[in-house]
Amino acid sequence: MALKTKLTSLEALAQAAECLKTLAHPHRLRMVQLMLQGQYTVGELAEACELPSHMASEHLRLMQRCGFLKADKQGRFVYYSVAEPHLANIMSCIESRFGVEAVR
Amino acid sequence: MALKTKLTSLEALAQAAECLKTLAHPHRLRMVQLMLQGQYTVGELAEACELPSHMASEHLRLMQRCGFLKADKQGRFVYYSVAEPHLANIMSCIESRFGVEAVR
DNA sequence: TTGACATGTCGCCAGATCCCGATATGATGG
DNA sequence: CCATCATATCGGGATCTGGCGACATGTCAA
Repeated sequence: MALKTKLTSLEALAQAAECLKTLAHPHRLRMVQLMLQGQYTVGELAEACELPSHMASEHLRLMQRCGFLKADKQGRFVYYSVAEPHLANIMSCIESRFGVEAVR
Repeated sequence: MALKTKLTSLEALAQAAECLKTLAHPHRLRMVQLMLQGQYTVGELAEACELPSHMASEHLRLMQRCGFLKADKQGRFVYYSVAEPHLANIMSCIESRFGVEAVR
């Protein structure tokens, strides 16, 4: 296969792998799926994932660290939402392969 | 945010997370990037990633297990190529965010 | 058959990740 | 000020992963 192959550097791919690893968690995927529709507080996201809120907070911190999310503090609530537009594209791949089931 | 939210079940998201985790590795990403342009042998992919070939073989086995790849054995060579069409879409997200640098 | 080569498998170990209880910070209402 | 609530951080223990040497399998050519 001797096409001229345009490759991404291994260093850049290592960064990309970090981001994918961050996304690769069922609770974090659900949080992203929700936040693609608007902003949510830590507590709301925790409830949707059936998690204690301090664990939701940690997941959100990880996703914020690689640039996926932005946080908006209002009083004692913090509203998180999606900052990385590519996430919508990736989530739609996942939904088309694994399905969108419940409507509630 | 009280939209009617269509969610993917946590079980399905757990499967999706498994797949993403499998993809989330710099050498595996490079292999996918190559295989999106055609089929390659284990040794060719190993060389492109600067890996011993038995380790490339293991990466390929993991990716085959979650349905990303198909293998075509010809004599003592095994040609791997991409079987999951969504990978092209995900790689193009990664390339648009992290760049496509070298042309060689 | 014998040797060289391509690929695949096994087991080990250091390091990373996940889950969670405990605790901290910071804002609000009384 | 004080209690409460929302969020964030810390530390540890169980579990998983990555990398790798050693070995196994399978194919070809002579």
